[in-house]
Amino acid sequence: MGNKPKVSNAIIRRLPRYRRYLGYLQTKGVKKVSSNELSEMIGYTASQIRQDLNTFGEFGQQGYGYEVDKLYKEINRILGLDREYRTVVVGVGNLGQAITNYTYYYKIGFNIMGLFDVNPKIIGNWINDVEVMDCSRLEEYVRKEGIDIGIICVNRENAQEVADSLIEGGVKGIWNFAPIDLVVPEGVAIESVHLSDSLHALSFMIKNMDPESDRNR
Amino acid sequence: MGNKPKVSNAIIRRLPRYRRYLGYLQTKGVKKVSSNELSEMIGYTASQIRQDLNTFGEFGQQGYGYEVDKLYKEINRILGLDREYRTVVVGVGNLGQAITNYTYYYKIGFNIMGLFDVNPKIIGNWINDVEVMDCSRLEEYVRKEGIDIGIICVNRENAQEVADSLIEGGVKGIWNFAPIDLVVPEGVAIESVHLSDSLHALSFMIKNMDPESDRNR
DNA sequence: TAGATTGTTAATCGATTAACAATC
DNA sequence: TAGATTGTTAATCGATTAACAATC
Repeated sequence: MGNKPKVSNAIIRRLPRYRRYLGYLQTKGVKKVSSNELSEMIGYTASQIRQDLNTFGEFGQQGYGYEVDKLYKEINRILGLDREYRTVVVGVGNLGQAITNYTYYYKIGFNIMGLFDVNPKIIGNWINDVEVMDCSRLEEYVRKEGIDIGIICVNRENAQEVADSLIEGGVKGIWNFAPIDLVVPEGVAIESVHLSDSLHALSFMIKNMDPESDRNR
Repeated sequence: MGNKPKVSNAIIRRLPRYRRYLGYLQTKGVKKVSSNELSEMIGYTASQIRQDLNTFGEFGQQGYGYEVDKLYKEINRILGLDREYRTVVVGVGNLGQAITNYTYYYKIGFNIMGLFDVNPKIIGNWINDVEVMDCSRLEEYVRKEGIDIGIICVNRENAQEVADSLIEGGVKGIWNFAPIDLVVPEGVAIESVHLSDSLHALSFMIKNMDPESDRNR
């Protein structure tokens, strides 16, 4: 029961981008937008944009286009941003703190309930009204507090262990910043931000930049 | 002259991953690996791995496999990691500092030469032996110091302006953390890390997780 | 109504996988 | 030599684009 449409990864990656541009249009006070106008802004073909949106429903009006406010709301709903999430950050080093502040600053439903670390020097500290707790309490805390998402900012060596605790505690998803591909059971969503991979891809692109386009200088 | 093979983005994204696993094998002292063994570890098909590698050359030996050390070196070379890069970080807030420390810690050829900000309170500060300078000096500094890569950690509103200065100064690539799609001329490589997009994709995945796999509990 | 633009099907393109000959 | 595994071509699959009928 429940036929899975199974949305492709390519589409999943484009959805937040649609959201970003629609949010921008909204702040500009734009009321209506066509797939062609979106195409010009975002860079995807109008055809692809219509295909993507129609994966989830009929949000437009023939001969008119899409209402910006409505489409923005729909995409938020599709992305699951019409609710709040309870999160914890594990590993409160530079990156962990940056992510904590970042999430705090751009807060749109991802609430950091707890911070965890193994370093006794920072356990007990408070960051943005949240206390840093001992990692040994992680699983219990996640379970008791009904945490939805664990954010992993520990080093590679400890990342899988932390993930296991989070999963045991019952998180539904993990946002991973450790440079390792975590193993998670079915039913747990995993999204990794591999910063060094990203930097290495940039390095590749620099090296393989078309030298032709470089000519005028 | 110079027929462009034009490596697909899909391959570019896999290369750093190959590197990561080969590095891991190397630390384990493994000398030899086959495409099948790699497949099991990384999760790509053996066929794809061989295809990918053969885009750049013949690195293996029939009937034997690949020498780990050699392949690791080759991939480093392909990625352009056989040289050093001079970088600057613009925007020394939480994220900028985290990236600075991160890059400093995992230093493998990406040297941060200068830090820039507009906030008078932190201009003049030193982080990891690098001084925070005024953004007004950015373009001049980039040109004089021959900076290769600019790392943008400012907010969305100022990101394009910073990018323009970096490009005017002559950077070859930009690593962008601002939540905006920067416009850059041909010949300048751009790699963006859209943290909120990543988080939103995670949210989507959590929402659309196969409920079947959830059944046993 | 005529013009515009969506929703959707069909065609194309590119990326992945399978197969196997080459060869170590 | 026989067995193994690459390099590479051919087949398949999936994603993107084009086209157009539906309809506002």
